[in-house]
Amino acid sequence: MLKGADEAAVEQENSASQHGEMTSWDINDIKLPQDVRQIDWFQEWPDSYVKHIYSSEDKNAQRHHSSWAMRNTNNHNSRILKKSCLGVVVCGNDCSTSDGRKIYLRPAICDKARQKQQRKCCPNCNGPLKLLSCRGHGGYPVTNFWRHEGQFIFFQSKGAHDHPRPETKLEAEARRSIHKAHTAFSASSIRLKRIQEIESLTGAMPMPEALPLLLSKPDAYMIPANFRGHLSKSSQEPTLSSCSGQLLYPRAAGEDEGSGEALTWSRSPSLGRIPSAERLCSGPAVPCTAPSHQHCAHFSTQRVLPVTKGGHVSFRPNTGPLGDGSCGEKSLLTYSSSCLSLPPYPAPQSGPCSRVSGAQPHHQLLAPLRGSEGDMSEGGAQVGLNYCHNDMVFNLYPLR
DNA sequence: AATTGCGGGCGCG
DNA sequence: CGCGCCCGCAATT
Repeated sequence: MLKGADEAAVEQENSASQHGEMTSWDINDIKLPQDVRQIDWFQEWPDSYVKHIYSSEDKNAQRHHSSWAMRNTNNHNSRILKKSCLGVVVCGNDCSTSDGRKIYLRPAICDKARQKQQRKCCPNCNGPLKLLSCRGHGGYPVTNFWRHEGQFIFFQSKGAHDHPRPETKLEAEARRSIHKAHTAFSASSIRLKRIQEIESLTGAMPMPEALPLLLSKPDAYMIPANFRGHLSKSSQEPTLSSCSGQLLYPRAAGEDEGSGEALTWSRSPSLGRIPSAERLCSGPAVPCTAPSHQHCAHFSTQRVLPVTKGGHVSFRPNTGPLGDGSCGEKSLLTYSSSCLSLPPYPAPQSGPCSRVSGAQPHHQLLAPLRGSEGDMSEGGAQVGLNYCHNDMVFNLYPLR
């Protein structure tokens, strides 16, 4: 990443966790700070040498998620989980999609799957794929460290990614399922004719895989973060942002919410493109790049914890839909589904984002998409989520 | 079929 | 000793 931006990024990120008190801890310290007053909102794209303190209730933190493709690394230390970056898979021909975007696929985490992946072809031009390794940490991959300590999860990142962002996990999954759907479709006897018909009607027809995915422009990871942040925090990256909001405190919601938060995001090092599935759920594909979307963005990078006398953090599991550690997923899903089941609105501002933000102070209150796969039994929500999924699968072409 | 975490083991500086 | 990395295993998803 760029130097200047980098430094700003570091500064800003640090301020997220530091804010006066703890700047000084290192993941390897024997004792980590106990008097944490501010915990951070989950960061999907941690970059540079940043540290974050998450709530131990934060699902994404619990799962050690990242939108970077991080694989487990054995550091022979069971107390500190270490992961290293796999980089990004690009097109060997350096092709661009019709709208000028580059191919930035998410490297498979599993070695075997990754090897298989590299034998596949570019979804856009059918050329060879190439794995762009991460060398952002002294020539070696960026490393992330996770450590659970009491009611917090400490995160530390070492190195600055020297490559574009890959698809998020959800994007990759969405692409896979779309691909699957497509191949299934292709398998039917009618299909060839159909496709040809469609092609002749629409002119050039992109590979189905090319749709969701790679909407990254060459400079994609330079787009203002608030934009991305907003979107991913809202509808699309439920997996990553999902339950983070459960510990939301009124104060954080009220104060950190507004312009200040937006500012925080805009200065955030998180730069990137917009998760595709998000687009799929929130409206017509392209609009995500619409500037107006930025207004939807207001995410807090951190949460201010009510600290009781003695510096003890009262971790009252928030009331409301987010309640207990179980994440109040059902309720969340209600929001999620209301978001996801919305018909694609042409007007971004009135789309799922604002609707959701209207219902809840933070987009992170949204439930994980995965909820639709598993722990979901509420009919309504299920329907909503399925709707979304179907929407994704079947409305893709129209979107183009 | 992939992801995730764990841990043994090896080589390097 | 720290680090990067390979490998296989097991539990989940």
